Amino acid sequence: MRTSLFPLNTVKETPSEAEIISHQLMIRAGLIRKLASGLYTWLPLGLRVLRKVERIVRSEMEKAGGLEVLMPGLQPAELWQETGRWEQYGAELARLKDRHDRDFCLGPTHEEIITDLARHEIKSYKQLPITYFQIQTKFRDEIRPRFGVMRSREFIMKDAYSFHLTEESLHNTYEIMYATYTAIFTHFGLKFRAVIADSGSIGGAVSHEFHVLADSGEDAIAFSTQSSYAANVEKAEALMPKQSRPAATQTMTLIDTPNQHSIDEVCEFLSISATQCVKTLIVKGAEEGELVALLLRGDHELNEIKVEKIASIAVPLQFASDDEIQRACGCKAGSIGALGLTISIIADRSVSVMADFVCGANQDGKHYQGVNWERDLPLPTHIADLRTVVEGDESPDGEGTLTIARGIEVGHIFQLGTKYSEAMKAGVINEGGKNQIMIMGCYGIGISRVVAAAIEQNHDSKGIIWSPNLAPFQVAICPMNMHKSERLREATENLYQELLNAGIEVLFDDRKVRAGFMFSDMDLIGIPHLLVMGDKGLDSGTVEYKARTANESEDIAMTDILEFIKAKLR
RNA sequence: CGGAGCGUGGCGCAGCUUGGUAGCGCACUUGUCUGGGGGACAAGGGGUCGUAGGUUCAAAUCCUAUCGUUCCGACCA
Repeated sequence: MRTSLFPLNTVKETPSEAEIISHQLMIRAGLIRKLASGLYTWLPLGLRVLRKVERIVRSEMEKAGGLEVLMPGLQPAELWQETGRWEQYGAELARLKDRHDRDFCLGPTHEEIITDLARHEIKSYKQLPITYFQIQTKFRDEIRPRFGVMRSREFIMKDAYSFHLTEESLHNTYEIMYATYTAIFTHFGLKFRAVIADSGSIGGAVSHEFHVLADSGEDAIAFSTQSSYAANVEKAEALMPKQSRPAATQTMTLIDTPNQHSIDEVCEFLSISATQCVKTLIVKGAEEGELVALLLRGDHELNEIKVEKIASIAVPLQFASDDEIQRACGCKAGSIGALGLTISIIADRSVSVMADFVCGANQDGKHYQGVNWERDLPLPTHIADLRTVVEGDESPDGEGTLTIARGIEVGHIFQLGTKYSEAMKAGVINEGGKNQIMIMGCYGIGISRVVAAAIEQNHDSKGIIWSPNLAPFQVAICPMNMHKSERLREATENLYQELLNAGIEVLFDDRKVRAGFMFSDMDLIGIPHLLVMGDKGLDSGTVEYKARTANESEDIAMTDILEFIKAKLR
């Protein structure tokens, strides 16, 4: 392709609306343009990348035995009413009426549609298992679309659905999909992690999320340094510390801590570390009017998801008001402590092994120092995992310690069970001649989000750095002042044709622009390999080669250039 | 849904407080020079100032409404 026929639409200025790097670069590099909030047009360059993502996904899904279908984006309300999601889904489901006043929605996902298809098309257990997939536009009326195509209202997704007679069959396909996803993300050339999405409530639905690792990712992921364990930070279990509680060495003393409320302030004031403090949070209990005290180590963070799973705590989690704290503890929020509380107490596991700690005294402006369990107050009977894991915690599977990285969720695989097939009566005739409800799995990949995530993970100050399999073009040819040298034009045209004939995706910059302008454009749009042609090179029979990620270029003999590039692309 | 900000050539913005000739940078067109990391100079084209009302001799500027958009929060996972 020639730039004279393929406008690059790059821009120098960073658009003010783009908050994250990938969004900025996608606009600057001319991949997308915004039409309205959460709606984007893919320009030719961006579409090439999008298609590459699709191609890899499609090819691997087919290898895994998936059958491609294409379902409508516009969906009748009746199917959604059958599963109850017409009511449940909320405003995110874009609803509309047709000219006959019938209800429809723009599909945010296709469980209902595929289940309807399956109940009509699959009659016998002999046709199972079967996996359908499609690559198609989804619509979710996000309250607040942001970050460009990262969270847009309209986006492209690969969604797949499998149907089974038995749980074993579902597990088998789930394993195949896990392997397929691993292959897909490996082909993308991205650093990724499969993350346990539901922390193994036994017998419950198994689910994995696939995250592309990037510092700017929205989700924090905890993964083991030694095993394949990986989980969303909020869901990773914080184990009971292995080391037992040290013996008490200090006597308990009441000390004045005027106007020291937060853990940071108290630590600063007393010159101690936050790990020596116990913070006490008062939340509402499940019973009306009841309060519960939660004890955490000063440097740890309360994990709302975990706390809400405790039966005696109100859902959703609510903190006590200042008045309620005053009544229950006799002090303001900054001075609460475990000593002498009459309300029930739940201690985090790590709190239970603390000794000589500092906590509030339930008197304004006072704390206790040198507090010890069982000597100064009884160890709470209710000890639970209340906190979010931190870097260095033991891995929940017992192997290694946890490292924390940030990730962007780009895929999920999920064992659905019979939620939809039951509601929609999607059954087959089994071996015994009886009707049996099918078991389902579903598997999604955010195609458009992958493009943004790839940029988020791989870029530098000059622009995008595409991995080889996602790059819109493999090679860029930039001739220097071609308009002034007929022999250079000839040589460049010849090289261009040679590369094209070899099946290489090459972008020939035949614009009459200055060298720096070309280089900046090619760096911005992230072409992996750059060939620079000039009269000087012609004299010495060489072409300059520079990788996108390299700082220096090298001269390659003109006669070797095709083989050289082919080797680079292998 | 609550709060806040912003709508001025294609893009990014100034002008608005204190009403009186529509401005800048980038991009675009033409020419000359330049020619290896987003060049210089010159000339040029392009704007009913989001929309609708109102106040005024006069509104981009003040007032009201409305639409769009962005950010924060809530909601949703």
